[in-house]
Amino acid sequence: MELEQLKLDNQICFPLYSVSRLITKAYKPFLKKMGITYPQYLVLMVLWEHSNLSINQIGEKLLLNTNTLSPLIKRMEKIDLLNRTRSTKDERSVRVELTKKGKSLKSHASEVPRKLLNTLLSEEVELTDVMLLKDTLDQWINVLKEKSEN
Amino acid sequence: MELEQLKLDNQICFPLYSVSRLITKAYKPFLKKMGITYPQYLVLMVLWEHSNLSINQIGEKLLLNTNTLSPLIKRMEKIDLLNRTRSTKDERSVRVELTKKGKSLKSHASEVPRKLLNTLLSEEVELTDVMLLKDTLDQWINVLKEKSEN
DNA sequence: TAAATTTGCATCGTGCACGATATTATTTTG
DNA sequence: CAAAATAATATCGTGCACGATGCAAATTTA
Repeated sequence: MELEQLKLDNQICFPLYSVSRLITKAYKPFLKKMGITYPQYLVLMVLWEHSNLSINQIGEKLLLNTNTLSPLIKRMEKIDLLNRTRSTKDERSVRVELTKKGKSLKSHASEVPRKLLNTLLSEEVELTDVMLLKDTLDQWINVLKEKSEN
Repeated sequence: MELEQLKLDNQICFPLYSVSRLITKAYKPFLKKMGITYPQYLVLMVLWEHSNLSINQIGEKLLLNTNTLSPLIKRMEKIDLLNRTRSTKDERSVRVELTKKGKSLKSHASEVPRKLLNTLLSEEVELTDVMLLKDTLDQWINVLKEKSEN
């Protein structure tokens, strides 16, 4: 029984999974210099753009649940990247705010995306491919987000 | 200081990371019926196509190292999906072979890729997009694989 | 052939992901 | 207003990923 659809080469999910891991790995040397991991970098990016968010709001932007974010953000507090404070208005909610150290990483990080793009671009992969891929993936996110919510 | 390149919306890595997670999540209900996880499903797919491989050979196909695969494959042995035996020719090497149970899952799994594709396809996402995306990602893998090897 | 190097796998530690469940605060409902 | 439902976060358990390190077997080198 040879089932073409079960061959690794014919599946869309495997390359997505692999590329995601490989790119995260490509980020690592840059992030290591800043002492952070890739998911922590994502949280920082959200907070650089919108200071003072709740755990929930961060989760909405990163599509992550609190059972992932809670400990992640606590680890980030431990290395003095941010502060967590219970909201006085609604004591269920935790407000997250960057420390000076957290804010200061922004300028260092600004170089990272360009450096990473350079790593990726080559004869086989051009900038237009990257843009096109991003557009497609953004559409997928919208479809998949809805599906996973019910 | 507003840095466009540091906004989440302008990064290629984030949608890759999110889509990869969302698709893995979409697989979950199907795989749960078979009692396996997505990485375990990947190992099964490799072994359905090539029976009797070493840990190393599986890792080459899935782009995973032994520190990920060793425990993963041991867990799969525990639920009787495969057998591990030291090669007599080279005692460093471990040969992995499917059990009857492991083989028998193949026919059940053959439906999964089509079902998943149906989940994904919609007005916004067409089959041609999926094929195109796969081609692009396969090229990326080649580029990134080389970069990560040195 | 003895020593050095390489290879294949395993173990350890850390940090995600995420389903399930718990806890506390707020809101809704009867 | 009291009870029920909902919401925001946290905790627990399991399973990846992966860098670092260890170890034994095989190969290469001197």
